[in-house]
Amino acid sequence: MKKEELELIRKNTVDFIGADELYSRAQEGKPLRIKYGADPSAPDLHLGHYVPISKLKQFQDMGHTIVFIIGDFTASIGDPTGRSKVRKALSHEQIKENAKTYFEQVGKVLDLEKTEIRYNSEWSTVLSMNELLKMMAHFTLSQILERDDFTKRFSSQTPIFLHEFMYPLMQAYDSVAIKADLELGGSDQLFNFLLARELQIFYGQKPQSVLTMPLLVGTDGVDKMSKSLGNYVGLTEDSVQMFGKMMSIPDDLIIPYHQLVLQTNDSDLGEIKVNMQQGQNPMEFKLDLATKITEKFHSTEKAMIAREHFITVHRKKEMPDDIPEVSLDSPEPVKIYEFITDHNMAPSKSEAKRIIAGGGVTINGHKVSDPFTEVTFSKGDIVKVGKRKFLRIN
RNA sequence: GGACAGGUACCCAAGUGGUCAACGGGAGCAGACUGUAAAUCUGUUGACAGUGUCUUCGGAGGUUCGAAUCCUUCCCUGUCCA
Repeated sequence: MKKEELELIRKNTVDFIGADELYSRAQEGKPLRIKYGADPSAPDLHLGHYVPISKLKQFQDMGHTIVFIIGDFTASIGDPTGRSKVRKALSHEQIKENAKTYFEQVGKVLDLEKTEIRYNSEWSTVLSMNELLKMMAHFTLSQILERDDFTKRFSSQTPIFLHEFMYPLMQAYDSVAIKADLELGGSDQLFNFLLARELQIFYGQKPQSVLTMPLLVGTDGVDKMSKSLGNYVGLTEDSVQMFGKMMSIPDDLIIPYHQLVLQTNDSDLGEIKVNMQQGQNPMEFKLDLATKITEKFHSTEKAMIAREHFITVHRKKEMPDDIPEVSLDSPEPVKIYEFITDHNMAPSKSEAKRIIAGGGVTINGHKVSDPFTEVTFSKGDIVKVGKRKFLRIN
């Protein structure tokens, strides 16, 4: 490893503990073992996952070994990280299935041929009670409780179950089992990673170095990107959808997304900042960002189409070209609210009525505000529900 | 084992016999506006029915003309004592 490489690695990270040790260890010439733990409960990877995975890619390109750990054992416990509530445990079939989809997505970034994939049940299930107790004897309750999410839960008087205390320990033991030289992940994992260092020392290993990445804030601009909060942009998401979601981020997220997802270089980044400060419309930069991100995960063409679509529909408020079509069943008049629910443009009839009454439905551009209006559709009619749902009668 | 507090809609949280499909906030959805699906403001947010019916306040029973609210019992959580 060269000095420049170390600097490249350090870029856009939060913590890099044991950087010097890692550097000297790399000088021995053997590929480093880089640990990355994956939670198989969420097979939909999003841009937030992409941040650490792209860092892994850097290591892989330098010739180091990525050890990808599927936490099948720990998933059956439930990781309390960042959770205010207990996680549901998963069945084995679910985990298997999830892991499969997981790697289909990771494979787009990493070279899986060169990646070592391990399941932590391999060593965790055979761990004896004896051994476990020995490990437990090295940590105190307050050490574990120190962890931010436990502290929060504890002080807000929400339940913390005993098995949850074991989670950081099990995860730390993974590092021992695979003899990790470095562990990489989101900054919320720092505590677990540091615990692993102590455990490795206990087992007579050199402690792993720790590298944490910033957490990408989700499209709501408040919380970290997560599937359960619904503020995520999926890696495999449809290009139009992806583009649209990118446009919905608050303006001050433009820079972080550039840094973390596109890894835009400093001079370009500086230029964007300056231009925005000088009053250039952030919307232009967001369009650019959305285009580049869509391009990255799809293709240039698809990104351009998505961009056009967005501009026509949202900026010019015109019809998009590709409207879903439905054939006219009968020439009989139908009640508008029933029509909307029948064609899945509203989740329930009550909801359809609310949207109509609120002025959210138009037929050929004319607002229909009485839900009980009887409409006789003819070929070419266009029904619009809300901002994004269109239907053409054929 | 004992004492006490609590479990309400997607989340937080008010409500202690009728006026409760349930205050308020968040989130969602829609409208207006705009520079974008940003921000702000307004409306709306159980289901079905052309306006009344059904389901909902941890579960199951009960009292009552009537229950989220009272009683019994069970389940769950927190705090303190042991």
